[in-house]
Amino acid sequence: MREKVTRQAILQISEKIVNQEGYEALTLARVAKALEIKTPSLYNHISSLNDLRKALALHALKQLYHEIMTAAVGKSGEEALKAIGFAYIHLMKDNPGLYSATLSALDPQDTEINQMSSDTIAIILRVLEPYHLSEEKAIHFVRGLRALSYGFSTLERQGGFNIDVPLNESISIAFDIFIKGMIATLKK
Amino acid sequence: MREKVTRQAILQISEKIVNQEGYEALTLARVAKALEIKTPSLYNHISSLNDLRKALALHALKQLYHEIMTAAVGKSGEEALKAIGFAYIHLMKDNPGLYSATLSALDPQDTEINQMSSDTIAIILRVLEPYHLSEEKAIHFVRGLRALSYGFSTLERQGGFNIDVPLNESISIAFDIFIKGMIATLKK
DNA sequence: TTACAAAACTAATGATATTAGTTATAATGC
DNA sequence: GCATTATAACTAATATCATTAGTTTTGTAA
Repeated sequence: MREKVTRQAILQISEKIVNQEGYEALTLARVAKALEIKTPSLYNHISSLNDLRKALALHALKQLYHEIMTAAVGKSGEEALKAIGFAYIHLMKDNPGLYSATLSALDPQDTEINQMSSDTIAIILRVLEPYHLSEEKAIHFVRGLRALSYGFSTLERQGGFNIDVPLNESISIAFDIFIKGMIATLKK
Repeated sequence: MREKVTRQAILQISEKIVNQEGYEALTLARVAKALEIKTPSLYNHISSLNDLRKALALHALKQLYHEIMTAAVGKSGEEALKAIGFAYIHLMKDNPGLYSATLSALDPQDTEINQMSSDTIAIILRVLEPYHLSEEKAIHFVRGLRALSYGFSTLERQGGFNIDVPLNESISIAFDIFIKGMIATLKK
């Protein structure tokens, strides 16, 4: 007896497939098989494979938003910023398929995806508020944090580094230095 | 009259295709058409599409090595490190297809690719030598620089940011802060 | 219970990668 | 120059995809 097939169910099984079998394994044939239906039946719920990919990317960004929000709640300042960075990196590490999905969100015009990105960045901006940065300074700050988060996620995925020096330590050091450094440039 | 078909020629046309038409456009059919031969003839030079992808990734890493080497020559210390970061980011910006190729180099076991990565990292290590860092410190330093380079490349590709605040400015600030910060932790 | 909408299905088409087997081309040895 | 051989092209075939069209089934609402 199979589950009811809905757009949500398709997204759920897609997430499982990309995380367990890699992003390239996401085919309509694979999804249909998992749902025990024939491939064309999927078109009752999605409009194309690209549509599914975009939906999956959006799904990933929503999870990201939630994780980051959760990580930042109850914290402030440097602690909050670092926690946000770690939340991003760890989510991407634990869900490699979602990582790929967000990266291959090719269409930079998609409204929903842009909205979700903006919402997530807004969390960081709220944490930065007490510092009363100029808009320009805030932009540089946010970009640096994003670059570190993206970059360490990529690094984590590539792997192949000395296990004796844990990556988390490198992440911690890099965020500390960047955050403290950025804040220091304000006090002068 | 068509060019002589060699593995090199295939790589060259592949590079052109991914940079101009996107990484997903790299198909054997597309390459064959560009070389004015039939698809199966490609198998005289490559063993599979995956083989081609891997070769392209290696090709990209070689260019990267060369660019980084060129950027660092004649410079030292902070200046050299920053130049290396910019060289990476700009190469990836100007060759988006190569960027994708290096990212989708899935196989972390590939000897040649690992060798090339190591060689490139060795350049950074050589620049760091005069600082007489502990091995651990040096590892954290290199990882941070790599994360910033990867991260800003991703950011650059995603685009969608305020053009009034140039990304290069953000990159410059982030590298300055990280590099100076790392060096400062040694003097204490 | 009938009418309609939603969601499944089959069948077909067109890309694509890949393999097997064949022919043409180029290089090499005499 | 010619025969041999290796290289690289080709055609033909198969399997896997996404996608569309048209049909049937299923479920819901009137």
